[in-house]
Amino acid sequence: MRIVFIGSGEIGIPALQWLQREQELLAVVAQPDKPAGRKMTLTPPPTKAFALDHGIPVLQPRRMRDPQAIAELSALKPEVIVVMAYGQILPKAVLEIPTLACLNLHASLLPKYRGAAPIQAALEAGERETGIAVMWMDEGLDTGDVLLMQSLPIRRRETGGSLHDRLALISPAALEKALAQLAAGTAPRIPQDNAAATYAAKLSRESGVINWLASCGAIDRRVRAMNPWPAASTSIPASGDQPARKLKVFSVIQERRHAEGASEPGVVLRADRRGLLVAAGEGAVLLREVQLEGKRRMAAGDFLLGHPVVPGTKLGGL
RNA sequence: CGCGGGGUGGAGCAGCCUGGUAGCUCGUCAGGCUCAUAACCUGAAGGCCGCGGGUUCAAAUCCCGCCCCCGCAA
Repeated sequence: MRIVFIGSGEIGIPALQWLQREQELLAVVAQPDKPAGRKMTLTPPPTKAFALDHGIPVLQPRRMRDPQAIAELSALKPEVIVVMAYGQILPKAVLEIPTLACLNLHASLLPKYRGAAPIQAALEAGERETGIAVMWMDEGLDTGDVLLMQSLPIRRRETGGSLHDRLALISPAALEKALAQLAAGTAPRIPQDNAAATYAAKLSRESGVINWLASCGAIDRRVRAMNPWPAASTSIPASGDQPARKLKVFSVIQERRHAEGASEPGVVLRADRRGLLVAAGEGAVLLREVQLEGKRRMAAGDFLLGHPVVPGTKLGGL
């Protein structure tokens, strides 16, 4: 089929790769290059880099509403437009371009977790499974009718990164199935139950700040959801000539046994080679892998060798 | 010119400002102690102090250039 892929994020790469191999891929539409990295150099989105490597035409309109962008897209006469992690709302004029369908791949089991950060939201909520939804796009934010969904169990020690990667990998299969049904004329339109819908707002640094009043389970879920980005964080209070510093937390182990109220939440109960044991609102968590600002990521035991933290220190609250 | 921190035995750090014997915590190895241990004691090995140049009687330390890692920002 004649297909245009619209997407910017890394998560779309496997699906894009599959399209490039198995379909008539006409063009890739991606967000404009943006300054990124420490040098703030202009960096192309991953999908654009892929397209350039494979000689696929790339379109990078500033705004998808731009009449010229719409005209260029129309000229390609796609049968299907596939959208995944683009980062812009598509206007009605674009949705109407393809002759067969404008499909969106979304990384959640809709109607749950519509929006920008569905993977992390599902993890933090403690869901046991999530998946990829293929839907018929409409003008709303992830509100279109569902064509099919492919679920994926969430593993015990899953992180945002690992789940992101696994969802990316099952995307081609979901897309293949959807396109086959579309070609056969058997693709269903299953309306979403709007009453059951939830939204997953875009992540920011604050999303990762650890609330020590939460239970050890909730803290563990947040830490895993935010790993590797934006990463859960707390802070080491100032001591001596050292100012307070931010500490990213990449993995913790729940310690349910610690009696409630035994210590104020956020207080370090023990610090040894096993890591930092910190009191939570309920239970405690053992910080296993951390990163001090300016330093590299390391095992908490290693961190303590060079940055001793005395028990009783209260974390958080810069 | 976006802002900032850092590169020192295997790991994590101090020392640099105010040049002059390479330090701390841990690991490793050998021995000891203990019913036993991630415990304790004794001893040992292991470092072109990121790379290149400069200043100096003398550079981890001061000056210039480069490479790499990280935080902020995206």
